[in-house]
Amino acid sequence: MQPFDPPAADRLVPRAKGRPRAFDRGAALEKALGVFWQKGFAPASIAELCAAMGINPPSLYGAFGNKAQLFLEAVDHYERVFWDETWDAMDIEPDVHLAITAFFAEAAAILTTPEAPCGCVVVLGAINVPAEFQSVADALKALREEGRSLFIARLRRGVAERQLPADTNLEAIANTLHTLLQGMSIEASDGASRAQLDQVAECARALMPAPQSR
Amino acid sequence: MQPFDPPAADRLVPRAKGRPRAFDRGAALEKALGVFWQKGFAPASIAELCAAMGINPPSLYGAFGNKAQLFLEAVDHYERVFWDETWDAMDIEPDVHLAITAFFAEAAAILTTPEAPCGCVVVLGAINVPAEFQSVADALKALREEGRSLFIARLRRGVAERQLPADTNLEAIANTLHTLLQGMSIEASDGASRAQLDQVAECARALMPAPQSR
DNA sequence: AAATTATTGTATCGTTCACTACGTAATGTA
DNA sequence: TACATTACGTAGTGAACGATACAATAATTT
Repeated sequence: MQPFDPPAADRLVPRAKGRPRAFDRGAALEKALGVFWQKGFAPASIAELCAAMGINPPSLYGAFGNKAQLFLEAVDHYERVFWDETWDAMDIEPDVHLAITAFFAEAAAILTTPEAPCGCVVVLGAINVPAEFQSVADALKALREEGRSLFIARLRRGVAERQLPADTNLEAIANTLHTLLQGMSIEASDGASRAQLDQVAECARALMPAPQSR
Repeated sequence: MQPFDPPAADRLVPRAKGRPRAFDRGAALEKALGVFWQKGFAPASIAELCAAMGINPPSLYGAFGNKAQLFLEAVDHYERVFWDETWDAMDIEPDVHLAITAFFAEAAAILTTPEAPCGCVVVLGAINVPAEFQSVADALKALREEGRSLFIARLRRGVAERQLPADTNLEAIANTLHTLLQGMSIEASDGASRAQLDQVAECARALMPAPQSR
């Protein structure tokens, strides 16, 4: 996990005009993430968010805009802290089989982290949102699409580097890996244990074609 | 799909006391299912349900109890109409590999049905429900658990009938198939095409161990 | 015919929702 | 010191939510 990195405006500008903010914006954002993570976007009320963040509604709206923007900023923070390193590692690992294996092992750990063992907020956070917040659902759908693209790119490289057969159906396998990853979030929110998701991660390896014979 | 089978009280009792119901209870239930299916439990408001069902709130509550009971009855109807046959076929097919293959092919079709190509209402319908409706989430979680059990039972039979290696890790593979199935619902609600889910279904076969050599 | 029972449509009920108006407090700037 | 600017806490806003009270209506039962 990466340390929290507040927006530049929070530390670079020595002093702002007007009354200074009385709460830690980054800490409040993390508290909000905790609420969104465990309850999802719609059931997380402004009142509950404010209670967790230790502030009142006007402070929330002043610092984060509105509920949708707060949610998206919390999700962005979540991705950077919990997933960026894992996705990067998949690209750094030279062997595609090891890369995918390691990714799913780490995913099982993230999805069942003691902090919030309830799946991925990108996958589950904006399911069943009211129509007025459709933009939130669209934004998270776009984030999920990025995950699929990363799988495709990594498998394509595996083929290019002769670690996968030339006739590998890239999209099909990438889609399946992506589908499995999203299913793991539902399992986690249903209370699946770390060991249970580890089993699934182990099985994910079977989706990869055997290394190309020389 | 099976034809709609109304509760016995609707057809066996020739006449009930009091003013007779002025609408078709089964047809109204199917309309409600359509709304719940596309929007999920929480975003489907009583007002919208009533509009789709062609009735007023008092009729809804008189016939179905409350929103939670209406939803659970609609889900039960959904399962019977869309999934019972598919699960049964998995048990009827003698070969476990063919059984799993056929199941996932049919699942891809159901999840992208033109009627509501938005995934499985058992998987997605009760995600992110407010705490006051926790019982609804619990009920659907139990239904999902049944799916996992059916996979386990089918694979266990496959081992007993010597179609799978004796050392097959039943639970791990069944969990993974179940996880993949649930991920397919998210893909479908994200707009995945039938062809895309067919690819995933095809890849699911790779999760099964090769038939035991004699 | 009178009584009983259940369903109907209208018009709400109280609660919770996301969000904000407003006056006050705390800073930098002139 | 006066002013501009921003954040604060209190106390609400209108709207939407799930669920109902009520009187009228239509059926069976006595």
